[in-house]
Amino acid sequence: MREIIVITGPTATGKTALGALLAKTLDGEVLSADSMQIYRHMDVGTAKPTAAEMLGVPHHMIDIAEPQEEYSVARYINDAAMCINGIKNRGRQPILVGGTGLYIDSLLSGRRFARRANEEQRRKLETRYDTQGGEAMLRELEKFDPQSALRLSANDKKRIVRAFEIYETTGQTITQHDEETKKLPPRYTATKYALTYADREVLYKQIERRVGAMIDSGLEAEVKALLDMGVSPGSTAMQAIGYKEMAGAIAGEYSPEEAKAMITLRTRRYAKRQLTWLRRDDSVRWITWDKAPDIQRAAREILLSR
RNA sequence: GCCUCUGUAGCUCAGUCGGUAGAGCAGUGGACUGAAAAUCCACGUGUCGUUGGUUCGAUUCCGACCGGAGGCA
Repeated sequence: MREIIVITGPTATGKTALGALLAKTLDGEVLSADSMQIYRHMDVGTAKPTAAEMLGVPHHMIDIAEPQEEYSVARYINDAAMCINGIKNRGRQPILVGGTGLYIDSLLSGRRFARRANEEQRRKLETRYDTQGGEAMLRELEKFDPQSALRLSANDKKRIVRAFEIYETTGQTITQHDEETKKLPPRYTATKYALTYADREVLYKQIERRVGAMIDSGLEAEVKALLDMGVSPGSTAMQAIGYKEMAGAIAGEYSPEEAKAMITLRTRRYAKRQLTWLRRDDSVRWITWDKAPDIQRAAREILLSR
């Protein structure tokens, strides 16, 4: 069995270019691990690789859902697993490239996700949270799943609702569910490489530059088009950084300059969260840039280390 | 040149009737099991512009100086 090469790291570190180059040299195919590049019609804001950037190698898991759809981790691991099968059957090297840590880890680990409740059931739980408040729901949660109740903050609506949802639909607590899935054997063996800059300031400079470039390449028009297509501001796709802020500017809630500042700020924080996610993973091999990404050098290093 | 205001955390500012100070934003660390580019948690020492003076004690009062804003000429 061929092991998977993973290229990850925070935004604006050169993952796309490195992934494509490696795939080209190793006769491989790229499998994207990006929760927003999944959606069609969202190109400039997600920094989706262009045809030129793909270097002629096949890229999967990009443009596979409409922005009106609600994509999710669970769907990702199913879809991605099928892709990997295909790549392996063709005798080629799978290269997983992207910054969505949850997607990568879930895919590799073999983790399964408890079924989701139907729309109505979930809405009921959300309403309950809004009316009763988090504290009351935590006290309720404590009765059947004290561990989760202890772990969660009363403000964490999403996770509290999900804890109830799992219990109501499966009869199992989320704690039990997590314990069980932790025991599952990994689905694939992989080597993870994470790209980053030695200096946080340099990362932030790159982010600033990238946001500017996105706006210059027509981010506003792209967001307008999505809105015209009927993509609701509340949809998952519209939660993407760059999109929600631009939508607010288009709605006249603030100026385009303010939107740009918000996008930069939120991207910085996102990159920080990505680093936090990766740091706790002892298995990642870090590739560090001093000033700008050196894709050739990184590719050489990776190839030599195999 | 004179007068008034002003100089406190990276930024905007509050405050101390004299006992060495605190908010917002920014930033940092962490969590993360079907929205994850999402969601949530935690973290505030800084020559209180510089320098003299008064005082047991000054960031706080007084003087000078330096920087900023405005006004009068």
